[in-house]
Formats: sequence, C-alpha cells, structure tokens
Amino acid sequence: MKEQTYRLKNQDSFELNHIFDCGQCFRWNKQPNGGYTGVFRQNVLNVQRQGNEIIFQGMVTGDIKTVVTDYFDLKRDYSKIKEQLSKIDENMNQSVKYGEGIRILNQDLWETILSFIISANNNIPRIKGIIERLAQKYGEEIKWRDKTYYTFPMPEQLKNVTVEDFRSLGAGFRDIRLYETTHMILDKKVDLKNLQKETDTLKMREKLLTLSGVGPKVADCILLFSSLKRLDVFPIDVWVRRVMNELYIKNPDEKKVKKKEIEKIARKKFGNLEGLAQQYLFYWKREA
DNA sequence: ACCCAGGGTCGTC
DNA sequence: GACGACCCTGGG
Repeated sequence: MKEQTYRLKNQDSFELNHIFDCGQCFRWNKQPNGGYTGVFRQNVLNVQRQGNEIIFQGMVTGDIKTVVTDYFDLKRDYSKIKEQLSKIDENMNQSVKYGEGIRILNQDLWETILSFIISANNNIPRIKGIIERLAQKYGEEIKWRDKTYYTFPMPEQLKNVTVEDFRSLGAGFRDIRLYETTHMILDKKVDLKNLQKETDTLKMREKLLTLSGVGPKVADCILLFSSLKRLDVFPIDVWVRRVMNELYIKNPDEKKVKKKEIEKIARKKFGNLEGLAQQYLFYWKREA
C-alpha cells in the first residue's frame, strides 16, 4: 500500500454527487472542497473533479488505475444504458437526465451484505455511524495525511464479537442478525467465493435469502451494489414504492400497492436494466 | 413532551 | 398473506 494518484480525462457519466449520494454506499464523505473521501477494501481514496478531469488520490493497495477501473465500473458503457432507458418513457428520460452521472460501484460483497443488514428500517446517518464504529473497533488502521482511517473488518476479524458487542455499536435489534450472518459466512454455510462464481441471478438471490437479516429488499441491494453486480434486480423500498406508484400505478393508498405489481411493471418496462432504472428513479425522487 | 419515519425482517396468527 | 414488534436517532 502506498500513496498514488490517477487522473482520468473526459470520463462520461461520472458525477461525484450522483455516485456517492444515490444510496448505494455508506463510507464516502463529502469534503469541504467538494470532493469525497472514502475507505473501501484496503484503500483510502479521495476523489475530486477539476474541470474535465477526475483526480483519484490516496493510499491504495495494488495499482491505482486497476483498482479505480474496477471499483467505479469504468468498463461499462453507461451512455448506452442511459440511451436505452431514456427511450422507455418521459419519466425515465427525466430521471436519467437528473442522475446522468450515476455509476454503480463494485463494492466488496461481504461489506455490502453487512451494511445492508444494518440498513433495514434505519436511516442513512445512523447506518453510517454504525458502520464507522464497527470499522474503528475491528478494522485495520490506514494513516493518510495526518488522519487515521479504518478498513471494514473481514469476517475473521469479527469471529469473537458477541451479540452484545454489536448492540453496543448502536446496531439495535439488528445485533443478532449481524452475529448470525457473520458466523454463517465464517462456517461457509454461505460460501462467498462460490456465490461470486454463480451466474444465475435467482440462485444467488436464494442463497442470500438464507442469511439472517437478509430479506428480499436487502438481497436485491446486495445483488445490485456489490461485486455480484446483477442489474436485473429491482430493490423495492419506501422511496421506490412511492415513485412507482406516483408514475405508473396511481393508487391513492400507496401502502396497498402490492410488491408483485411493482415488480411486474418494472420487469415489463425496464427489462434486464431494471436495477439501473431503480437507481435513477431513487436518486431523482429522493433529491427532488 | 410526544409522535413519526427511516433503503425491512422475522415470528406469529 | 397480513400484522405488529423490534433499536435508536433526528425532526416536526
């Protein structure tokens, strides 16, 4: 691990606010100069824009260009995806325009699983706090520019953490779920390496659903936001339910809208790009 | 002071 | 399948 810099010129579909505030990640924090600093895997990275250049700088393990290309999903052609989505209808056209710089990060599978278990019936500031305290207590230190950062702890590092320990981080009733899932993964009841090799989205999903604290919504978030990277899932939370009802269903009692109905419409309208569609709609609705 | 909601899941009926 | 409970924090 050493300090490295990487400059990326004229990259399309890349807006810091869109990427880091669209709800997919919890460890990136905005800096006074408009850039963001975050920890992922064994890296601390700062990202900022200068004109038509994106500058990545930080303590990085391995070659920074390779790391950035993978994490920021730079090989995917988002222009093409946006073009396809825009053609679907005027709603999509607008939401894609609004979040034109969104990219779906390739986040560590294990970290994504735990983070989204924590996210259940929770709000973003609190989720971020719990994850930060977890990292501080059980992760590894990385020092950079007079500050200390902490990596997200690996399963082995949580081996001896008790339910009470999770509770004392402020995790609330999710404590037992974090504990159980950690041990299911340590005991290879769910083997993350095998899961990563699986090609069938539904099989992956079924496996994830066996984990404690992982229901349909959390499973879909893991599939979409982790290195599993399935774009053909549609996580339905309160915001997506709201926007889908407003745009396509128009039921006066939003809570009465069936999940199945939303799923059906999403699949029909957005096809195998429904995950991306969800993300543009989510960002659009939450910010606007 | 009190109520409500927040990227839901789980057990119970 | 529907319903309530669940920890905790911030905002009205």
